[in-house]
Parts: sequence; C-alpha cells; structure tokens
Amino acid sequence: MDRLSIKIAVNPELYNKNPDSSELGKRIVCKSIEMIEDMGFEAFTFKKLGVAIGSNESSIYRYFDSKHALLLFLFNWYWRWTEYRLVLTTQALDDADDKLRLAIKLLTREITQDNAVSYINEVLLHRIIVAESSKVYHTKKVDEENAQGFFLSYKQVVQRVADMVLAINPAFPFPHMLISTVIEGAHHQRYFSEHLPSLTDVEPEQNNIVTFYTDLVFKTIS
Amino acid sequence: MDRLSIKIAVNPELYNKNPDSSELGKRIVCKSIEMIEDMGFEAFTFKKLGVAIGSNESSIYRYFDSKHALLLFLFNWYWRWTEYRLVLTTQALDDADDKLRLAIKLLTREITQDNAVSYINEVLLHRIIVAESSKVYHTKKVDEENAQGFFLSYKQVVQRVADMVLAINPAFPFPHMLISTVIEGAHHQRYFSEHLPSLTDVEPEQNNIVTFYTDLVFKTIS
DNA sequence: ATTATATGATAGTATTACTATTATATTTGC
DNA sequence: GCAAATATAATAGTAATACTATCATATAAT
Repeated sequence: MDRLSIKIAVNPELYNKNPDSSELGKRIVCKSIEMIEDMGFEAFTFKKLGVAIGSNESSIYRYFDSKHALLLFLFNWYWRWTEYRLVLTTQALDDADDKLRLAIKLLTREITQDNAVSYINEVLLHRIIVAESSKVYHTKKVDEENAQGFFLSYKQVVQRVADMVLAINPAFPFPHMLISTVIEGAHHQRYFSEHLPSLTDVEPEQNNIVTFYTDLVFKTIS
Repeated sequence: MDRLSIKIAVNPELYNKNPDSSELGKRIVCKSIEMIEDMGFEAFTFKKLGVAIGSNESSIYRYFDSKHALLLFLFNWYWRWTEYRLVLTTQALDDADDKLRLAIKLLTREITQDNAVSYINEVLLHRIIVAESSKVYHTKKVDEENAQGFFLSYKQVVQRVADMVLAINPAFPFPHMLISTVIEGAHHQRYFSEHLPSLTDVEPEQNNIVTFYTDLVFKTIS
C-alpha cells in the first residue's frame, strides 16, 4: 500500500472511455475528487470541472456520460480499493477474530494517508464516500443500475466481511445486515461528528467510532 | 393514535406560511408526499405539484421557499410525530427494558397504518424518510440549517431513546451513536431489502429488521 | 362596500445537464 | 514523411429546473 503503482480496475461499463488511459482522463478524475469534496456533489458541474482543468465540458462527456456516472465510478473505485486493502491486511492472519477485528477497523477508521494511486487522493475520496455516497443508490434508477452490476464492488466487500462473521459464528442469522450497518453507520457517525455532533459520542483524538463498532460486532455475534 | 385530530407542530421557521392554516397548504403537503414517494425527490418539482393540485407554482412558493425546505418540513414533521408516538407508547411502562424494547420496535418497524393526521399519509411519509431523508442533511448548508434548529426534532428522538439506554446501563459510553446507528441502519436495511437485497438478510413476512436491531442493542449495552 | 389578504396567471432569469456539430490538434500506420 | 484515424477543443443550441417579480383576480374580514 505504499507508493507501489497498484491499479484498481473497475467495471468498464462505468465509463465511456477509461480515464486511466490518458492524461486528460486522470486529470478529470483527480480534479473532480477535489472539487466534489470541496463544493459538494450538487454544486459540482462538468462545466466548472472543464474550466478547472483547462479543458472542455464536451471532452469530459467523452469519458463519463453524466456526473452521476462519475460519482458511480468513484464509488466503485473506492470499494475495489477497499477490497484490495481488506485482502492485503487480513489474508496472512490465521485467527478468525483477528481477521474480523482488522476488517472492522479498516471499514470504520478515518483515512489519513494518500499514497496508493498517484492521481487519486484517497483521503478526499473517503470524505466524498462519507458525505455523498448515499446519493449513488438513492435514485429512481437503482434497480436498473444494480442490474448492470454497478454496486457489485460494494456488495463484494460486504460479502467478504460477512463471511468472516460466519467463520466465527456460522449460526449468526444476519451477517449482511450487521456488516452493512457497520459500514453505513461508520460513515454516518463520521459525518455527524462534523456536522450534527449531538447524534454521536465522538471525542477528538479518540477512535470512538472504531471502538464502538468493534465492540458492537463482537457482542452481537456472540 | 386513531382518528383523533392530533396536531403535530413543527418549528415555524420551516415554512413561510403554515400549510396547516389553509386548504391549499394541506393539499400542497398531501400531494407532495404522494409525488415525492412516487417519482423521487429529484424528479419532483413545484411546477408539477402545481399542476397536480390544480394550483400554481407561485402559490406553492408562498408556503415553502424551496423544495429542499419542503423536504425539511416533512422530515421534521415525521420526527415530531415519531416523538409523539414514542412518548405515547412508552410513558406508561415501568420497566426500563420494556421501554427500550418498544422504542426500538417503533423506530425500526415498517409503518403500515395511516390514520394520525387526515391529510398526511404516514405510510408514504415513512417511505420518503427511508429513501430520501439522507438528502436533508447531506448538503453544503447543513451547518447553517443545524444552527437554525432544523434538525432538533430528530436529535430529540435520538436523545430520548439514548436516555432509555442510560437508564438500563448508565456506564454505556456511546448511547447516541448506538441509537442513531439503529435509526439510520433500519432505514438503510429497509431500502436495501427492496433494492439491494444482498446487503441484507431480510426475509418476507418476518420482522428481521426489528429482531436484528433489538438483539443488537441489548447485547451491545450489556 | 372597502380593504386586506390569498391565490392565480404570466413572464422572465440564470443555471444545469446535457447533445450536436465543426474545427483543430495529436498520434498511428505504412 | 504523409495520410488517415483518433482525441480534444470550441461553439452553439435545447429543454428543464429553480427560482423571482409583477400584476390581476378572487375571497374574506371589517
């Protein structure tokens, strides 16, 4: 996970032209992450992005059909990257408890280092996932996009960690609910801690979110 | 909670003119619930609403400054109504466990009956909360709107149930995180069960969501 | 009957989320 | 090295959105 040039491949149906295949494509993805994080997804437009990267709106449309498609791409990239990190950090472990514990930590902690892929700032991307990712599936097109496999990367992460739960307690009836609750919950808590702190019990400099969800999971599955 | 004419009062800053004060206002709220549930918040417009209720866009703007303001109003109405039900169903109980158990049930179950307020369909409103409510606070204006007290009704429900948790275990360090996790989680699970079922373990005709979160809470706080 | 208030109709604006067309670079194959 | 293919840029245009502003009319209150 250091400065190795890892490549995260996403479903090619998520873009028109692979942004990884050209300088312009990389600039589009790189700058869009900065802009969405900064101004929010609603205020972000391809026109503004074009101006920011010294390119043209019409050129951006050749990579992504819409700004929603771009968000979907970022969402998928994030979950493929997370799966990669998940495998990397847990595969060498023997103990099922240790595996799950590390997986939960990975899913609930803040991301502070940016070094996996040169043109993608993972710190900012994580903040976008926290603040905007629910907009990816809360649309009238969910079912259609789900049928096209656009949420697979997310589902695979949930499945993988749900399997870790079952490895500890094969009789636990709700592993998927538990893990999707933890993932979405951790995002909410992180967002709430910044904007609606009375909905949380987050204290500065303490990993309360990680502690809370780790404890919650192990108590729930026991 | 039957056909008594209960009134749910929301913060007057949430509207320009109280929709409860006129026939037109009630028609606006009533029809907007139907339309948002049906077409989704993005496709919903005041123009379409005007046509649907045989009124004019400009008249609707006299009640609500924007469609976001209308969603905020519905959000607040829902949580004031939920607090009302919460108090009603738990106040008579003596046992702290029973109180919390009923509160969780109320927060996580589906809503199938519509009879509290004549012109508000609570079944549809609940579906809007499940599918759209994250859009209420995932905006660049959260902090401003929070400062105006626009999320108080939600926070009060969380506080009330967090207090029930503390009544059982005063040493539990994360009561707000636990309850907001349960509320948001239950909404996610309900949405996922319809659109991304592999993220859940919901089975038809079983109250898996209620069972799962009830169990999760009592195990976590013990 | 007068006045105030609520509602309706119409028009207009800046912006958005695109599509379409054409022109100009840049790269690639031979 | 040159033509052909491809990528990018520039420009224009469209329907819709999320409003604002103005003025007319209907209804209710005094």
